[in-house]
Amino acid sequence: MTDRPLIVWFRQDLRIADNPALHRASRSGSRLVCVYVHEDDDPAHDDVPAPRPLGGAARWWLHQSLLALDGDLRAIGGRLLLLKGPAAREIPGLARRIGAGAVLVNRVYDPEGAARDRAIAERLKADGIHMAGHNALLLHEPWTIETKTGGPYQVFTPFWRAARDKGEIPPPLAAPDRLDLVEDAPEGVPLVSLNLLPRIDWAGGIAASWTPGSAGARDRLAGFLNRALTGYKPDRDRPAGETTSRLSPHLRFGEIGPRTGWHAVHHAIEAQGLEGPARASADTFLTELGWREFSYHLLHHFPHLPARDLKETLTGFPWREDAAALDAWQRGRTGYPIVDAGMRQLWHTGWMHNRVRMVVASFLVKHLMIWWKPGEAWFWDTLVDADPASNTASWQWSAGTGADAAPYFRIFNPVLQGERFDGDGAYVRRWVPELAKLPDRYLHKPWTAPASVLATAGIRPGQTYPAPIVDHDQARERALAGYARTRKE
DNA sequence: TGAAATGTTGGGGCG
DNA sequence: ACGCCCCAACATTTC
Repeated sequence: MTDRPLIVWFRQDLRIADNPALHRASRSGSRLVCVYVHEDDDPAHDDVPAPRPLGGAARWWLHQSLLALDGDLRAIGGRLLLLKGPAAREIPGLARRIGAGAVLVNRVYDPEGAARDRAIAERLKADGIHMAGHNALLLHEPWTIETKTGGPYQVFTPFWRAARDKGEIPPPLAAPDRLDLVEDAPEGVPLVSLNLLPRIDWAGGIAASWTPGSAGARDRLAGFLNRALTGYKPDRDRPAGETTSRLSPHLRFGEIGPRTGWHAVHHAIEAQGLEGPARASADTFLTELGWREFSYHLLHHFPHLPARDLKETLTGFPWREDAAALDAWQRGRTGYPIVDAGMRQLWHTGWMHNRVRMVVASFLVKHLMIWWKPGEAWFWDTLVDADPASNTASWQWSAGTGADAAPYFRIFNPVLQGERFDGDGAYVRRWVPELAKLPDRYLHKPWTAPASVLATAGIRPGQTYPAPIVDHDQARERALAGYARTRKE
């Protein structure tokens, strides 16, 4: 019970339920201010680093998510104060202005964000203000899991086994019933002034695909548990239809936490008595949460992960700079239907099915021999779930430089991947409609279709749909040759 | 959380 | 009946 007010500073935890910082503040008996600081447009400040600025699709999402959080807070007597500028200036400034006794946060784990938080904690401390950190984003914080020799894990399976051996995951915290706000808190800035929405409205397809905010996140989780959980293990690789949870952007912004998913899945296992393949499917879904944890583990212990190759196995590899090829990949005009479908789904909805992410990443890095960094940057700009840990860890995994990575010589054949996981062509027909009338047997390799079949389907190769920009067999040989040369040197 | 090349096996056609 | 070959099916190795 202190009479000095508290600041709850929201970052990657845009929710009121299972939010330890908010929970603690609401139970303190003190008045509080809930604040979000938008610092993307004023990065580093006084040598204090700032997290990587969000990409376009994520900015759109953030706008909607802040709106939703403000609504959720208002329903319990609160509101969200928005500030604009470097957090290293804004948070200490706010604390002084309201005479705060403490700042409560849920921790972030990207190196810049963590360094920023340490610097701000120091400044606050000089003013006699404590900054208290909690965990809202992860099942296990990165420093709590280590190998027998005390180091970080670099292979997923033992990492996940160790994580599961850590014991029970605490149940999610309830949302506060009621908040007592500081009465004379500053007004802050209006949401629109953050300029998060695009000037040209390209976000219609994204808006039609998603409901940002905690309520939308809970609906996604419930729908997934009801419809897709028990068949998840085999079905998750099929990109057509709702075979996955699609929770990634909600998790990325903390609209829902992994503890909630973890306990909901375990509840389903118990309540429905899942066993056999259904139980295996539930475990496979939990393993996907594990990969997210593993990514954060890697980012924390290897802070250069976003900047350079984790493993140096490909140092000296003859990467190509091919602006035309990169452009064809980004626009979904490579001539390989499963690749183009994925890239267009990404552009249109801000999201891509994970199986297809692996295929398009392999295609960029191996068929086109373009380094993973431009691919990662494109995903960062276009994905609503672009995550500082998962995005870089997954790109490095695909490229063969990451932890526990797919070896470089593991080259996806985009035709076989399409045929195996989109056999009826529902996914390709949805996102590459100019191929819709092609029979299944040619859909993933239109260049093999007889002229009469193409004509009937209304396809003019090179005009209505591009010819393949590289030949699979040749591209494969080229990549393997480059790899062999790298290894020899 | 690959694909392709290479190796092995065994059934069946056939002389 | 037997050996030979072909080749599908599966397994292993290699990239």
